[in-house]
Formats: sequence, structure tokens, C-alpha cells
Amino acid sequence: MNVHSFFIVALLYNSAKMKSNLKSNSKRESLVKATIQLVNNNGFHATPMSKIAKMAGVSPGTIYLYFENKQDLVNQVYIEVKRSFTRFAFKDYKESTSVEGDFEKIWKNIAEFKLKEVEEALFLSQCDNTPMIDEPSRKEGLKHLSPLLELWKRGQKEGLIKQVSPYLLYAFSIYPISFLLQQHERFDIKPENINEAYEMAWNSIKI
Amino acid sequence: MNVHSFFIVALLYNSAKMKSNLKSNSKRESLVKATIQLVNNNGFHATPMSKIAKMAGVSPGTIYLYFENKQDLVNQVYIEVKRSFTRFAFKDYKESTSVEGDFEKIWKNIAEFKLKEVEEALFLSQCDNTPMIDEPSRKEGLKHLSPLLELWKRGQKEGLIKQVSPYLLYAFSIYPISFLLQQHERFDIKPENINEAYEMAWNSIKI
Amino acid sequence: MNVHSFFIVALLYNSAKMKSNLKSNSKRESLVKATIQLVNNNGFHATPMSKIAKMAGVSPGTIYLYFENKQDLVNQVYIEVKRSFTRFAFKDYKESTSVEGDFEKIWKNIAEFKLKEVEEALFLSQCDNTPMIDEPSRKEGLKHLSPLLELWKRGQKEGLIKQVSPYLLYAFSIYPISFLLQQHERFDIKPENINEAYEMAWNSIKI
Amino acid sequence: MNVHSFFIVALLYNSAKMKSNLKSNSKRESLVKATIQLVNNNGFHATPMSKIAKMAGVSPGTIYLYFENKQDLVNQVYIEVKRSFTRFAFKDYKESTSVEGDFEKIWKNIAEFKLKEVEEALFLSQCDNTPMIDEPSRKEGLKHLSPLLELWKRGQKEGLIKQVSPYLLYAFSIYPISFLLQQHERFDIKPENINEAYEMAWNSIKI
DNA sequence: GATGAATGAGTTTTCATTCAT
DNA sequence: GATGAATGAAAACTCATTCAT
Repeated sequence: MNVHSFFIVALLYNSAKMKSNLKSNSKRESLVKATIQLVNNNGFHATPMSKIAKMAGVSPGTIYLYFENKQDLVNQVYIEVKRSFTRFAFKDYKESTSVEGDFEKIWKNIAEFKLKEVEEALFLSQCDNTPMIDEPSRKEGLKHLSPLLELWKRGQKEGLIKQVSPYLLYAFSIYPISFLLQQHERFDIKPENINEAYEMAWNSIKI
Repeated sequence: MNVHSFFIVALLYNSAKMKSNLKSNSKRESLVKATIQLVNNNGFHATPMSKIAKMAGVSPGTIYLYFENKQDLVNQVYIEVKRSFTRFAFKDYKESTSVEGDFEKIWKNIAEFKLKEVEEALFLSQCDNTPMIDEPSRKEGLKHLSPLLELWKRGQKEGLIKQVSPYLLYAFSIYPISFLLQQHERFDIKPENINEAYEMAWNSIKI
Repeated sequence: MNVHSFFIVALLYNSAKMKSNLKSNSKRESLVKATIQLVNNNGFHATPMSKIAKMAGVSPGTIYLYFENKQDLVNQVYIEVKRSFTRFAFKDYKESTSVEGDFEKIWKNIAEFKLKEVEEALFLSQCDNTPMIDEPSRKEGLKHLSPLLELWKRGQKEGLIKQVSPYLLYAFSIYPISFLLQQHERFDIKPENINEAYEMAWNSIKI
Repeated sequence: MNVHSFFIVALLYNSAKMKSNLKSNSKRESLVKATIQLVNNNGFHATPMSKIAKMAGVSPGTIYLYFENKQDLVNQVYIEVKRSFTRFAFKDYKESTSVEGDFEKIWKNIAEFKLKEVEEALFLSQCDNTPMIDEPSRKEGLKHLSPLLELWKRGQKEGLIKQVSPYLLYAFSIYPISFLLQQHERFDIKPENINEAYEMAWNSIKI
């Protein structure tokens, strides 16, 4: 066997192995989506595994091929959504000379995510206000926020941002977006509201 | 048993009954308290009626003398806590000439409530971020907030407060307190933080 | 109230209390009986709780008022049956001057139990040959056998019984009865067989 | 890939396949061994097919290439172990002039098997005390014992062995060994115990 | 009013078995 | 032959609610 054909054989072998190891990725995805939707509508404990399975078009037993149990399912979904959220928030972020410019970019990303990916954002909001996620997963979800914290520190050094705890900065500039999201059925957010809201966020934290 | 002693027995029986009648209000109260605590720790659907009864020192069947069913129980508790919350927020409120002075008073009342009545505040936070309360009770809980809305309108007329939706005003000046409350185990709020926070709240809504 | 009527009232109160504390003893008994029968026929793990409930004429949920879980149920049944077995074995036992006489009495009691209470004896046999009972309950079941061990020690001191481990004495004089019991559908034991068997038991352990 | 290298690949594929063919007997063996161990530790119904497969280093689906279903698997294992047991019991047996000598040889073979092949013997003991084996397989397992029954008949004719049912002879001379086996974790059997035990067995059946 | 034993529908999870690859 | 993902029926157990006392 020459090098070339060996390469092909190895390739075939690998592709076969990967396929079987991954099980069916689409099933896992359906399960994740179904979980988000149903938990949003009914809450974690009012969502039976059987319903999740049905909505995902899968047998109840199949869930347990991808997740250890119900708690593990919701933990994994939480971490995944949180990751996709922070990825979006910092998607094009590169430290520039303007702290305010950087903050505006990140803030508007976060707002865009919460307003476009309503389902995912609602899910996060429920997870974060409820004892349904266990502590380790909660911590895992938090650690992706560091770029924002760094930015704030920089702003404080430069005398642009208030010398207060990051908890306060977060509470008044980021957390309010969640409220608007929750009210999206009562209060329809238009583009001009985004700018109004951004102004309010920046006013609350700037010196 | 002769007639005489029968009479006494009947008397005892009655006094026992009356005793329990007198107790009954305290039973309802114990049930409300137990519900708040248990829902805070485990979530609504992970809190069995039997546990609520046990913590309240009452038989499971007794719950149904005071509440129609589990949903009714949690709805009533929600409305009650919400009422006690708004009562506290506006406790000494009388419209004065200073919009900012009035706002500061209300804001600090709200903050005081959330930091002192942690259990009740956490309960409200979970109710408001979860599909556990039905729509009518939610609306019932909202309508007590009108004095604040009136104050904002006045501030807007006087050109002191931004011309934006009350949803935005609420999101950036009141809602952040909930976040600080939730983090109270991680972030210990001191008196100076209250003033920092109030400044941020006012900065975000003032013109 | 005179002393007499007070007494009656106290009596009434007590009887009410006892009744409610004991739950329904007859339900527990039915459950125990159903467990023995079904485990005998199908084995422990092939016996669903639902079948036990049905045979006991009780709702599945009711089992959990009397037993913590399936393992606890079978443990409790085991201990109870074992106790009733040893009680029968030593029912009229009083140490006499004759070691052999004493042994014969006990041995025949055991044989009588195993041949009359076939269900219970079969159940014990399955428990003792299977990993279905947990270690603590197994030990609990064992400790009632001591009078027999004492008797053997006495017999050994008097030079009547072989100087071997009680495990051996048990294996050859008592354990064989279990085999006869198991074969009772194939081998019908008659009164003369009992005496034959007793002779064999005694011959194996006597010096 | 050129023709040459394709040929090699095909060859490799085939050799892989043949390799697995050769293995197949060993797969069956692994399955049998895994079944014995797991059933000993957990009982039949508490042993999932998937665990048996895992311990045997085989896919769950593979079991069904060798056995029809779970019941068939355990039946076949039972018959095989029983056969290996009786083969050992009578391995060097040739009818001699001495009934007692013949019995001693067989008895000690049986004892040796039970004490050396603890796993297999425990498995048999569980099968024989549990409704896990179906009736046909049970009978199949029994029929290998005939040489011992013949020996007893001869002994009875020669006036050496009690004139009682073979069930009784078996119960008092052979069955006790199973008990000693079961207790092997509590009672450590030493060579001198073997002789003591044999004496007891013979005393119980001899005239 | 108050109790708490009893219920049974509903929940999570397991596992023997199948079948496309 | 061999695999292992997928199935779905059935298991253990929970819990809101009722009702006789």
C-alpha cells in the first residue's frame, strides 16, 4: 500500500468512527431545542421528560443516551445557551482606544441577542432566577463574562466609569435588558428604544 | 357517664374547637411562610404540599381548608407578598414639590424592603421570572405600583425625567435592585453601596 | 367531671390515637403476605410493586406508607418471617437434662414449621440463597438462633456431639430440611420420613 | 487508490473479519463467564444484558447471535455449569467393590468442585433456590446425577446404606456442602474440615 | 374545623430487544 | 458476524387531592 491509499483508508476509518461516536447529533439538538421551549412555557419541574421526547420526535429512552438524567439535561442546555450567548456578546470584540465605544458594541450585542434569540434569552433568565441549575453549572456559565469585567476595570482606571463594584455596574447596565426581554409581549421594543436604553445604561455607570 | 359529665365533655370539645378556630389564622400564616421558604429553596414544582404542611405544623388536608389547590395557594401568597411589598414602598409617601426627593424616598424604601425581607423579595423574584403564577394574579400584583408611575409622569412633565416608556424607567432604576438581592450571598451590600446604587438609578432616568 | 367519666374520655382519646398511629394494620399484613407469595413464584426482581399492591387489594402508593421502598419491604418481610420461624422453633423449649431430647424437640419444630408453613419457609430459603436481602437485615435475622448454638455447646461439653464448627453442625442437621421443603412437589414427605430424617440428622452430629 | 492497494485493503478487511470469526467462540465464553459473575453478585433480574455485554467486552446486540434471549442465556449457562459440575464429580469414577470407597471419592470430588470453583457453585446454588431457571432446563440439569443414585441403590442392596428415599440421602449427604460454600466468607474451610464433613455425611446415610 | 391514611394518575428512569449499518 | 443507537413498554416511586373520622 502506498502512502496515498493508506491515507484514504485511514480517512474512511476515522469518518466511520466519528460518526458512531457522535451518535446522532441532530437528535441531541432537537432535545436541546425542545427543552428550551417547554421549560420556557411550563417551568422546569412542570416539563415531563416524555413531553420533551415527544416534541423532539424521539423516544423517551433516547434522552438517556445523550444525558444522564433530567438535571444533567437542563445543566447541559444551560451551559450551551450561556456559551452561545457570551460568544454572541463578544463576537467581534477587539479592545480599542475608546472604552465607551467598546462598551456600546458589547452592550448592543447583548441587547441584540436578547431581542432576537428570545427563546434562549428567556431560558437563561428562568435559569438564573430559579434553583433549577446546580451550582457547578452556574459557575461554569459565569466565567465567560470576563472580557466585560476587564473593560470596566480599564474604564475605571481611565476615570470614565464609576468606582463601584462590578455587581453594581452589571445590575444597572446589563441586567435591565432581561426585564425588557421578559416584557416583550407587553412592551414592543423598537430600534429607537434600543438607543434610549443604551443611553440609560451608559448614564448609570459613567462618571 | 351522667348528664352532668357529658355536658362538661361537650364543653371541653367546644373549647378545643374554638381554640383551633382562633389558631386558624395563625395556621394560614404558617402555611404562607412555609410556602415562601420552601419555594425559595426548591422551586414551586419541587415543593410538595406535604412538605409545606409539615413545615407549617399542619396536616396536608388542612391546606385545603384555606386554599383551593396548589395554584391558588401560590397565587394568594404572591398577591399577599406583593401587597406587603408595595405597602412598604409607599408607606410614608406624600406627593411633595420635589420629584427627585419623592423618587429617592420610594427607591430607598424598595431597596430597604428587598434587603431586609430577603425571603419575601426572593419569592417575588422567582414568581416574576417563572411561569408559576397565573396571568390574573400577575396583573393583580402589578396594579399597586401606580403611585410610582404617576410620579414619573410628573417628572417627565417637569422636564426632569427622560421621555421614555415607563418599562424603560422601571428596567433601569428599580429592576436592578432585584439583581443585587439575588447576589446577596456573593456581594454583601453595605450602606454606602445603597447610596452608590441610588445615584446610578437616578442617573439612568434623569434627563 | 367525676373520675369515672374522665377515665372514659381518656380511653376514647387513646383508642382514637392508637388507631390512627397504627395506620391500617390489616393493609400492612396483606402486603406482607402478597410479597411472600409473589416473590416465591417469580423471584424478587421479577415481582413488580404494582402486582404486590394489586394482590394485597391496595393502591401502589399505599405501599410507601408502610415501607420506604422495595428493598425495605423485602427486608422487613424477611425479618418478620425469620422471627416467626425462630419463635416456632423454640416455642416450648426449656433446657432439660437430655441434650438429645432437647435437640429432637427443636429439630422437629423446625421440620414442622417448614412443612406446614411452606410459603414462609420457601421465602426464607430464597432470601438466604440470593443477594436480595441486605447485610444488616441478614444479621438481624441470624441472632435469634442462639439457643440452638448453646444447646450444641452443651452437647459438646457432655461429649455427646462432635467437636466441630457449628457451621458444620448446622449444615448437616438443619440445612437438609430446606432441601426436602424445596422438593415437596416432587417428594411427598410422610410422618415416617420425618423420623427417618431426624435419625439422619442426629447420626451426623452425634459422636 | 490503485488496484494493488485496493487488494491489500480488501485483504485486511477479510483478515479482520476472520479474526472476529475465530474470536466468536471466545465471545460466547466471555458472555458465559460474565453472566455467572454478575448474576452471583446482583441476582438474575438485577443484571442487565448491557452489563453482561460490557463485562464480556462485546456489544449488546452480539448476545443475540449466541442466545435467543435473556432466559435462554441463563438456561444455557445453567446447563453448562451443571454439566461441568457433574463431569467433575464423576471424573475418575469406576464402580469398585467398595461402596463406601466409591461414595467417598464422589463426595470429595463434589466438595472439591464447590470449594475450588466457587463462582460456578454459587451460581448453581442461586439457580436451584430461585425461580429463574425454567423447568425443562432444571430437569436437563438433574439427569447427570444418575451414577450417584445407582451407587446408593447398590449400597442399600448390600445393607450398607439406609433404606430411605434418595431425596433424603441427597439432602443429608450432598446438599450440606452447598451451605458450607455459601458461608465461605464467614467460615473458612480447611482440609481437616473436609474430612470432618465427610464423616458427618457418611454417618447420616450409613446404616 | 382538622386530621392523615389512602388513592392513582403521572413522573423519571431502566432495560430487553431490534435493526440499519 | 458484529455493532450500538434507538426503541417503548414497564418499573419504582411521588404527590396533589379526597374523605371518613
